[in-house]
Amino acid sequence: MTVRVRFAPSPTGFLHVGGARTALFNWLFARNVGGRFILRIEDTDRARSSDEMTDAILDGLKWLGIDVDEGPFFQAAGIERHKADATLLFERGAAYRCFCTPEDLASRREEARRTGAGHGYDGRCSSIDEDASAARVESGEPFALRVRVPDGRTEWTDLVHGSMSIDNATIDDFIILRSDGTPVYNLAVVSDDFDARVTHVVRGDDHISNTPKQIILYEALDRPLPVFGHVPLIMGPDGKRLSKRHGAMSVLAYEDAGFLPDGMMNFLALLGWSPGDDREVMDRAELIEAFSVERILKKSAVFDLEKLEWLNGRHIAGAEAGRLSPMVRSALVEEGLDALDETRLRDVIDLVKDRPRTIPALVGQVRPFFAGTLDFEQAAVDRFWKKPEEAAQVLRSLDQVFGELDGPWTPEALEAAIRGLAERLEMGAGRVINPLRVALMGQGVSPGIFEVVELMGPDLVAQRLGTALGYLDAKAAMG
RNA sequence: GCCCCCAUGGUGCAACGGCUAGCACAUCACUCUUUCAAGGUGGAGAUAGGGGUUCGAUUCCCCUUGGGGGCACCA
Repeated sequence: MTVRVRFAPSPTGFLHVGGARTALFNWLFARNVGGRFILRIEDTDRARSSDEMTDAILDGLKWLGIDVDEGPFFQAAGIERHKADATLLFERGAAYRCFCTPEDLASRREEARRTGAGHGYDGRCSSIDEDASAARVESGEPFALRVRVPDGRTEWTDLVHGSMSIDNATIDDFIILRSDGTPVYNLAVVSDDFDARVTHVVRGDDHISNTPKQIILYEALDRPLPVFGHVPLIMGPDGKRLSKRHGAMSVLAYEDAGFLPDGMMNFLALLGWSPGDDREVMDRAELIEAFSVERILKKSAVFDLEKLEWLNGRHIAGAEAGRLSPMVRSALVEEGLDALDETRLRDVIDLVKDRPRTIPALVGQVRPFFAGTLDFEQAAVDRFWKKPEEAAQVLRSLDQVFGELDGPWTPEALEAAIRGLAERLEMGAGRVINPLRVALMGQGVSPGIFEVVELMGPDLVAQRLGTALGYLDAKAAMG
């Protein structure tokens, strides 16, 4: 039997980190075992659902590269089937009519809260006999349908938690059909999962308490149970629920912040799961290959942005320049740097991609190779151009040395020239190289300087030196 | 209040009931004297507490504590 899993978000919000991780685990599971990944949008709460949010969820999955085999299906489309199942439950005596009004229920709940009693439904309508019940329907009294929770215990073997058990006495008779005839979540889920022939229900820990209710429904409906698995939730750095400040925003916000989908996926996969060895940097093929539900942890994990950044940096460093170039290009185009030569762009990316952890940081390293003018980073200026006169002198000498270079600009030739100059000036190579780096890159970080000079080429280097000298002379004049 | 789940350094993960509790992020040193956001080396840092079971518990059981989730005519 092929594994069929589903991701079933409600379109009342975007795809946040937690949802994305749940989707990812389902997807990795399906891909690992050659199963099917189904997407179902749970839009039965019409008031809170919107098409925009549905699109946002779809976009989020697409960005991450989580492709859907079946769907998206919409829960609201199955409403007639849900009602039929509710009717079936009623006819079998597994559900009964409840004539309590929402207002009554709310005030009784409030009363219970005050007196410290249990919050649950007291089951008062469960004992209304059939004739009386029918008569009240006849008189036009509205009613909801409640499940008659049987005595005993409900138990299941959870894919991640192992054996789980709860006393049914602690479960209230819950509503499956509202008085307006619309189905409620737990019924709709059971009905849909059965209909879609879902074999494994893998969802967040926050659904643990729904599972026994759904199992009760499956059994009352006399339908085979899927396997349930509850994955731990993701917490914020404070150990509390993930807040907007951290990860409760759309995963697409991470795209905007310059993260790679592969980096994000890798990071999410490592939250509550590991391949069992010390591997951490993995591409999607490796994740799929290594994934197993058995290795999902039971404890919740904290979202660590710094680790995400590090991991993303590793993915940038490992990515082919051709995959990075569209992102870098569009960022540069936005700054007005048009018509960049693709081959050259890729050469630059390959040179600089080791260090940056995000796309903006990568762009910051690429920019100096294309920009007409450059801003000099204050921190770099303070550190390496501390004495403007000396820095200017060094740069002038460098300009001259470069001009006198005959033969091609190879890293070796450049190194010899630059180190030679340092020797003649009787200063350490760093005192020449660092001011040069600031002049060329505008910042204190770059790849090896000889490669930078080589790739920039004589024209741009001369131009940069000129700009830097102008800056330094002005700075010197100001004292 | 009731029910359920969880517990290895600050964080993410390892450790058939059996070496000195391992790796990574972060952090601190040092190093590469060409910068660091890259590389390398090293340091500090954890089995929540208490009881059992066992020759032996991070691992199995119980209690306590702590954290999380749930308890709607929301999903």
